[in-house]
Amino acid sequence: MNSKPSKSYHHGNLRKALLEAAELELIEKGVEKFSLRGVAKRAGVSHAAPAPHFGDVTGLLSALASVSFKRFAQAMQSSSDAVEDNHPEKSKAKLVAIGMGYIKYASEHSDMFDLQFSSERIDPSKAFLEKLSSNSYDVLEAHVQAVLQLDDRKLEDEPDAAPMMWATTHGLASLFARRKRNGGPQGQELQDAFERILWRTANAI
Amino acid sequence: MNSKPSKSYHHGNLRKALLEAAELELIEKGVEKFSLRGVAKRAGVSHAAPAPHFGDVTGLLSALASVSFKRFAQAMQSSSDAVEDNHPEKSKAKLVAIGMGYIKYASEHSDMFDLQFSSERIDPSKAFLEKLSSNSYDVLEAHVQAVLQLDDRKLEDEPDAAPMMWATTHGLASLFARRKRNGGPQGQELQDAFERILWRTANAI
DNA sequence: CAAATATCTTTACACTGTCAAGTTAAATCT
DNA sequence: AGATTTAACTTGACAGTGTAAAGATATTTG
Repeated sequence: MNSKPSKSYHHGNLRKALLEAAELELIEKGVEKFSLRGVAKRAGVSHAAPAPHFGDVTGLLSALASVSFKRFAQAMQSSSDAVEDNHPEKSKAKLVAIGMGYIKYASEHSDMFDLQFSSERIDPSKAFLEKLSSNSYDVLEAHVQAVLQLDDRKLEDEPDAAPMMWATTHGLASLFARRKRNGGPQGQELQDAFERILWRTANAI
Repeated sequence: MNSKPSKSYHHGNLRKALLEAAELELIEKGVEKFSLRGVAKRAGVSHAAPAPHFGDVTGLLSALASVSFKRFAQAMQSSSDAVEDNHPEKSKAKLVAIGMGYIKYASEHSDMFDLQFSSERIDPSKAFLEKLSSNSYDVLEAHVQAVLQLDDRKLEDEPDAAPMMWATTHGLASLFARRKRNGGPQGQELQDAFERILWRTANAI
């Protein structure tokens, strides 16, 4: 009757609880001061309880990074979907929206974003992370392809287009995330500037 | 007579020795597993010896990051200087060279690069780091200015130009540094692609 | 209902950064 | 120059970390 694959147990569903506790720990302490024992304490279990579920701290953080990757791809996708169908430059607008979703996620969830892209405490070579990472890239690449098709070009003809768009977007996102971490300015003007830059880049591919 | 501000002492010049040991430690262990006691051991001193010179581990790593920032700006500058004076598109070629120097540094010294830009173990709000960081940016901005002047434009007229160039460059550099960390491909073709992308971006500002 | 298995706790260990109190050498001051 | 202050370094201690091993407990399996 209980159709969901419940790991029911002493605790009920510790794996999920640990992931939620880990996210809180990450937000409050940052990647560097993130502590496995702190997570266990938040979840109300002993410090060695996470081991059966995640192995070591890298395993837990990698699992958390995969949660983040899914939300990240989702954020890009829904940002793209929010572009109206009758937009005069629909394809490019969608590509820019992808970029803005990318940047918005980096700024609103800078800790999760940093965990994904620049933490040594995860293992990016884990298969599920490589898969999710390339999935995220594919979202952007698909939109680049749509833009190229406006001029009857293909991805194979323009192998630099998607990396260029990605690099600019990622650079802006890193810049924004760092700004936020260091308490720098992050107002609407900055967002507008980023959008203009993305437009320029979309027009240059 | 001894004109240099020698901190001569028991050890001779422990501050310098610690910085060199710290760089080795960083390269071998990575930012995350970098250990203050490991550095002290390398330098042949007790584990608390670094304290008088650097305070805590953040102080030592911040000092190391400032060493890296200086080399980084130097690498960009000399990469720009290597462009011949009679180059047909000298200004743009220099700007691209700046970017390639940026990327080359990130790829050849990925640990130091990551330390500068994405480690929580340094304190980027330290005055000397903010200074060096903005100095590095100024090198790039100055070259953007030179490119804009080709069309009688000014930095104030094009406030997005320098951030755009920086974002693309930084995005490519992060991508490259990560590739290297994860053992991905990093051949000449990739370098060529990056250079083409930088040219496109330089032409789009 | 017994046996096996997976989850969780407890205990232990090596390691970390940092603080406080000594020790030693260099610099400063009459 | 000799005493005193100051700075560099050592030693010892402490709380905290991750992880491995062994024991307890409940769930699943046979």
